[in-house]
Amino acid sequence: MTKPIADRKPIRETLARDDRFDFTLIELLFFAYRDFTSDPDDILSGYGFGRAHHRVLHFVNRMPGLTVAELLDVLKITKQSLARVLKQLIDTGHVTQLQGPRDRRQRELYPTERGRALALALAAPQSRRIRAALEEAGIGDRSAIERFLKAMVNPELRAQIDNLPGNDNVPDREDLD
Amino acid sequence: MTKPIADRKPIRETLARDDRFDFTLIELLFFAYRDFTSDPDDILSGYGFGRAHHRVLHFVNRMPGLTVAELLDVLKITKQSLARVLKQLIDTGHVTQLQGPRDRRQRELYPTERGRALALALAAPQSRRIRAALEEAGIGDRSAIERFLKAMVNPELRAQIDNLPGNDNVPDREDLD
DNA sequence: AAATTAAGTCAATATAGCTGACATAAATTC
DNA sequence: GAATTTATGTCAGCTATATTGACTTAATTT
Repeated sequence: MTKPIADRKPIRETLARDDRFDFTLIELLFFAYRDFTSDPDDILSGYGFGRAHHRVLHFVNRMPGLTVAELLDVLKITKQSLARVLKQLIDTGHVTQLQGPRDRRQRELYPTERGRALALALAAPQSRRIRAALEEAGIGDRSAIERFLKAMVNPELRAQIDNLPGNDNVPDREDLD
Repeated sequence: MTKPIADRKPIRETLARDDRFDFTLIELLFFAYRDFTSDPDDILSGYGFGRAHHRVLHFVNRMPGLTVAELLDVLKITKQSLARVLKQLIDTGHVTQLQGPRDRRQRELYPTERGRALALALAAPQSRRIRAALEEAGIGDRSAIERFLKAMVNPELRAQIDNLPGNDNVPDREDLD
């Protein structure tokens, strides 16, 4: 027996203004992120790559020599999900693997010349969009945007962000007091 | 013949600091959006729903009575992609369809009591996260965040955002001059 | 009456993720 | 030195979300 559906009466009222709900920022984050990712998506489709390739390529370029396990930890995906994408990037000569010097079980991941070039080509339109947005919005203090976005991240993951090159200059709020 | 791979030499240097590239904000947007969506994702999986259901449910609640075509235009997906998700939401009594009063070909979409409740349950943790982030980051002027995010959206889509209830109070920069 | 439009449906395909199981080699522990 | 653990890789199968293209039905517009 299928569960009977309680009540199909349509609600005609929009969501009431309510301090508990921030629909404005919820929607702005959705629209902003969608368009933000559309720039690289268009470039990637020309290579037969998708957003997953972009993320791998980005972090391999930002943290050259990181191991497979470290990459999985940053991306929060499974080994099997990474496998296909990483294999394609290696086969197309965008990423190279080197045996770990200390621990020979590890595979250190490095970008090649080609991988570096593609990573920059993908970052360029995103950076242009960000720069234009900061200007258009008349943002004087860009650190406010950085602090807000960082505070949106789960606290236990914020250390990871700090460890990326050039990012340890964005202290959390409590560090300021 | 497979194309020879130019050069597999590993690049060991991280990306140099460069004014043309804004890696900090690119990464913050990635991490912030990922965690921002993880809250509703956890709730949705209990219903057998995914992020696609969330988006439909959200906009049906924000714009009760919108037509299928209008919804497709907001989400920028195809009719076929919407079909499965919308059918599930209707079958589970979260959304109802009414024949359009003017044009009887149209189907106006409304949330039910149940659909309204779920939409609010999904918006709650996201709103809490946003509120906490604004506070932690010490954002005095939240309109700066709103202006930045809005300026990240493709210009031709910004009108859509303004048409959502309660959102026409975030003027673009040029409207201020 | 003919053409267009709104919505729905069928089929096939692609991408990106998942779980579970298992293999190999290297490092660590007993 | 043997046993265990760890890092990586791989196989098979599954799910969710999206795509394109083709077609139907009903209602509206020309």
